[in-house]
Amino acid sequence: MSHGIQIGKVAERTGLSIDTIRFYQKIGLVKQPARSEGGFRLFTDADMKDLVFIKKAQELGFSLTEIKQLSILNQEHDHACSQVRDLLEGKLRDVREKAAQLLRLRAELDKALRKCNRDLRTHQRSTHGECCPVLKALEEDGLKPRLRRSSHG
Amino acid sequence: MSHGIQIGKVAERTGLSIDTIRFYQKIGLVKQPARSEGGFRLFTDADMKDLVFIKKAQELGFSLTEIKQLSILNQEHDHACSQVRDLLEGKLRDVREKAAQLLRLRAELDKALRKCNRDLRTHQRSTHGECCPVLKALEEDGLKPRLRRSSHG
DNA sequence: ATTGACTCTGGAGTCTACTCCAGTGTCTAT
DNA sequence: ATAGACACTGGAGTAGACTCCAGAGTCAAT
Repeated sequence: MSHGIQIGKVAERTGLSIDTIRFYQKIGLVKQPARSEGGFRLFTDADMKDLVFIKKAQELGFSLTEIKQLSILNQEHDHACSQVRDLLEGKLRDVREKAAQLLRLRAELDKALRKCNRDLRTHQRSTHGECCPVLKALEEDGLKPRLRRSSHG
Repeated sequence: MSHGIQIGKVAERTGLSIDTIRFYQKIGLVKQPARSEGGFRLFTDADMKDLVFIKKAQELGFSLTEIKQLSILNQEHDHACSQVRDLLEGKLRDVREKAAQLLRLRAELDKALRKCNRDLRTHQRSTHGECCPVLKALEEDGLKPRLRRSSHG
């Protein structure tokens, strides 16, 4: 048959799970794809591009609601009006802002990394565990709430 | 008293809610601040900086778990070892990747925006609603799942 | 001492974005 | 016709990140 790609392959190629793809369709984030006689979803390359777009936008910190806006704006339209333009401008401002923040963060991490390398060269410690408090802190079990026995009643 | 800033002011200045700030402390994302005699939290400027850092990192798509790592790596350390450096390098790679993606997205939005402006100049419609299908699509009620009556069994 | 604005705690509830499941159906090959 | 891999549905469950609440205490001013 294969007038289209089945959901399993799509999941494999996009890095999204099958459930996630179906979820995106259920909430209307991507359009319903074609179906086989028996009801199997059949995706096109364009459908896959949309899914990849969603994934990337998400990694950049956009919510699904925002992504819906982005992807609509990103499509080709026949008409445009000032409200659409305003929306686009708003998003663009967000994106610029984010890019600037990222560059700043990058610079800081860069600095930290260089310091780290300098320290390594001079101290010549390590290669095996047990070296610095930073690592221990990182290994402390994630973010579960720490319930302390109330020390204040 | 004011040997520190109370949580309400901190919330106001950082743009986080009071509950969110308490939540971050509960899960150990930021350290417990000083307290007044009566138990009120008293924040320093440094504490506020940490909170702002968290907020920004989050807007860039990092999870709280990742942010915890970032903020530890971002602190001053006396010691460093190769594992910390590796971790830093990994994060830095993430950040670079994100920045590149953002620039690409920006370019696309830029293009869309220019098209939009061109259309506006030539068509000279709009200023008031009712103009393009894009807007209508955007107004369709967000992302609630669309449950269709099953048309298949 | 009282008031009013603010803060405390633990715990329950909410929202987003999935993730898993059971029971059933499809597709391809044999 | 049967098997095995894959897909379908609706609905329940989960993780992360808050958000809200009740009942109680704090603090500064009067």
